[in-house]
Amino acid sequence: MPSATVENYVKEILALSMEKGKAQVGMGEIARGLGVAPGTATSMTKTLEREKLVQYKSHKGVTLTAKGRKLGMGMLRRHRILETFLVETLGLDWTEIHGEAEELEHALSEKVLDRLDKFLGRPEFDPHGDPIPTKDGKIAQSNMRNLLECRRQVASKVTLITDQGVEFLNFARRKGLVPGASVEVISRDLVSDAVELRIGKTKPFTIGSKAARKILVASS
Amino acid sequence: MPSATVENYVKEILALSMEKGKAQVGMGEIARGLGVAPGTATSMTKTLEREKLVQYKSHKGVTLTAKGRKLGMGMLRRHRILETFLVETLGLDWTEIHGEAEELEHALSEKVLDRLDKFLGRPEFDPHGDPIPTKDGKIAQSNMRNLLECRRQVASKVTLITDQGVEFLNFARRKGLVPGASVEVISRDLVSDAVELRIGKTKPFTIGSKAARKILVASS
DNA sequence: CCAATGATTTTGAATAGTCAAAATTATTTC
DNA sequence: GAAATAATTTTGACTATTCAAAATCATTGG
Repeated sequence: MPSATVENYVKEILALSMEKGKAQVGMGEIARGLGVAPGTATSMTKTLEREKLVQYKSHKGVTLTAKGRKLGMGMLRRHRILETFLVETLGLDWTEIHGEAEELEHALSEKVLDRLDKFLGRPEFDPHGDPIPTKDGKIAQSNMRNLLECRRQVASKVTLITDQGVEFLNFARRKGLVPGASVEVISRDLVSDAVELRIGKTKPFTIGSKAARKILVASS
Repeated sequence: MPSATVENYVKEILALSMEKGKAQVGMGEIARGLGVAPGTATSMTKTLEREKLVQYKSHKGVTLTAKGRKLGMGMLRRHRILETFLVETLGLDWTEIHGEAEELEHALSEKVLDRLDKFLGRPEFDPHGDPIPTKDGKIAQSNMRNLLECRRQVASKVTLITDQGVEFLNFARRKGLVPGASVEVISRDLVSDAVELRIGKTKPFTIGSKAARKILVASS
């Protein structure tokens, strides 16, 4: 069994490589991402290599092996299923679930994970709208971004509303945020928690980040 | 935050002291219970003392402080709520849940624990029939034992059937295992998984350990 | 092409938890 | 009450993970 630390390193490397679209990840990024000193990342990386989870090129960076990618995807799956459970079943707010899932994901057996998945009805997306990897480590490579992550000043097409509640769906329809609609993010301000939008050529309006996160748009 | 290791030691000390009915617990018992060398128990005990979780008398043993007892009860609560969840909600078998709960209990925040408790309808007993401590660390000091734990060759009164399913309750009624009945465990054989019983002065019969565990009797 | 800057690696040390085996202390038994 | 036995404590060592700071390597602007 890999230790929780090993799992976290692999998860971070996977996340960074997906984020960048490049397989190779540098020590600095890992260290920053995990909140650890650079030297620690280097030495831990060597441990990962010994366990054949990554391939390491000194002064270049690390790349996950097939085994590493599998472990990483497994962690992502655990994490997202847990987040879904925390929100859907226990009614926690999506702002507070990340840290909780972070702890629990290392303590969850394969069996309990599968039962949880079944109990939740084999969800495809977590509460943030991120796709949940399948058991064999494949991720539905949806090129969707939510309105907090997508490019600004460029029109995109609404593709998915992740909050299926009546209330939110009604709100979205009133605003014209329906699948197929053309939407452009004009500006985002994290302090005031506001996202300014325009549907097609209509008058701009503002919604909160909580709502913006639930609207996914296509982004090539 | 106490480490998972600290939590396990405190839990073990609490379990042993309750089991024996004596507050003070020896190093050997702890070491055996936790599957660790005796010297390890001694040194860890000193760590617990530094954190004011136990009071340690060299060559005598340890006693939990109020703080230690509170932590221990908290762990017992976590453990039993988790077991209840694993059985009631995810449908795992009670034979496989102990180890699972053992892992998860260290990763569960106070908040998630409370939500889980609420979701389960604030249960008072776990699937084994053990009482779940309240949030302030009080345990319903029921002097109940199940038929696997109670003294043999002595008549006791049936007080609780922990499996509330129709099927099991019908089975129990047919056998005369109803609250108030006088029952005596004649013999127990773990290999054949059999428990031989007699109700009052009637003819003895045999039931399996799974069933025996669901029947609680008063035991002073 | 070479000095400055930034990233990475090495080194030496710390902490938590563990073990085996030797030393010590308690408890029984006669 | 002394010898035998059992339990406990001490000692020295090991692993995993971490840090700070020094040393080294890589890149890039002039």
